[in-house]
Amino acid sequence: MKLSTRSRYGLRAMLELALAYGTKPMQIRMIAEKQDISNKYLEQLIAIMRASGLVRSIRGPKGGYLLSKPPAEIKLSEIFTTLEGPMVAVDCLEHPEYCPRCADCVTRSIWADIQDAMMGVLEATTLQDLADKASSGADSADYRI
Amino acid sequence: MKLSTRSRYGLRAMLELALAYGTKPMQIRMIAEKQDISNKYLEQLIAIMRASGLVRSIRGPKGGYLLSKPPAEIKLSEIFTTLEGPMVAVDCLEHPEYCPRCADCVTRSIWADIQDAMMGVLEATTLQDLADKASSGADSADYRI
DNA sequence: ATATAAACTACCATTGTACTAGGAATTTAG
DNA sequence: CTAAATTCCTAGTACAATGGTAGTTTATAT
Repeated sequence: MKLSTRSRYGLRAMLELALAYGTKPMQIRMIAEKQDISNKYLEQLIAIMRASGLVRSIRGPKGGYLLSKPPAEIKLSEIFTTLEGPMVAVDCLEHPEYCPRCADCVTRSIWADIQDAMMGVLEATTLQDLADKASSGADSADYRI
Repeated sequence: MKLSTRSRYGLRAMLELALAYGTKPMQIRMIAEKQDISNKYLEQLIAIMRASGLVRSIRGPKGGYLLSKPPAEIKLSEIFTTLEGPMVAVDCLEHPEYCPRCADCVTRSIWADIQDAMMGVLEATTLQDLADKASSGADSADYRI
């Protein structure tokens, strides 16, 4: 099981915006360069996050993107579910009617446990937490994967 | 993010074998019928688990499949990683050399946390645990998803 | 022998991933 | 007013994974 580039690139881009928060808008090109991500591809990922309201944009020269709220108010779970889709391991977690025996299905409860475990981590961490860690260690906002 | 049918079908098949453990071999057709899974597709999934040593097979009439060890000794993590591949959220968790800044990469540590959270659940549960739960509740080894 | 069942091999349609390409719309600076 | 910078939008594309189907071969209990 692998995370797609969507969440990986997306989180890195958001962290970049978090580090620039309160200064000036940051352009796609700048983010893509710093993070070594395809310009055009990142454009699409950010569009998804703009649609969900996580970031806002300013057009024209000197434009770019900004977090739409302070990093401390953005939980990683928001970013993750925006990019990766609703984090449901199996459909019957959301739609119990799909399966006549959901109530006492033992495999279902395992998938639910897994999902809760993952979301627990993502709910407990904000962009601010990441930004703090990143700026404490050298210039470590700089990674490849 | 979704689990593939591989782990879902696979776990259900293994649970079926766990419930039959100690009696007689169970045929693919029987499992597929009980669980409403495509016969031929399940054949492939079980082949993977046979290759990994989780089940053994007996050919010919009255043949079928058996768990190769008692259900209490089979952790869900074994089944999961067999079917879903090594559960690494991102490559640099396994290959730190991919990224020059792994040591202080803050996003990497998040993926590591998520992975640990998931594996925690899967490591803590055995097929026996599931079988116990399943046989306590009516005939609830019977689900669709 | 024969029927049963696994084992193996090959194919296929659909979807998702990770991009690339090109241009249109908007805004700022000069 | 114009030119440049930037976002916004739509489309296409190569590749791999997913979720199967189909047919043949091999082993074995009776």
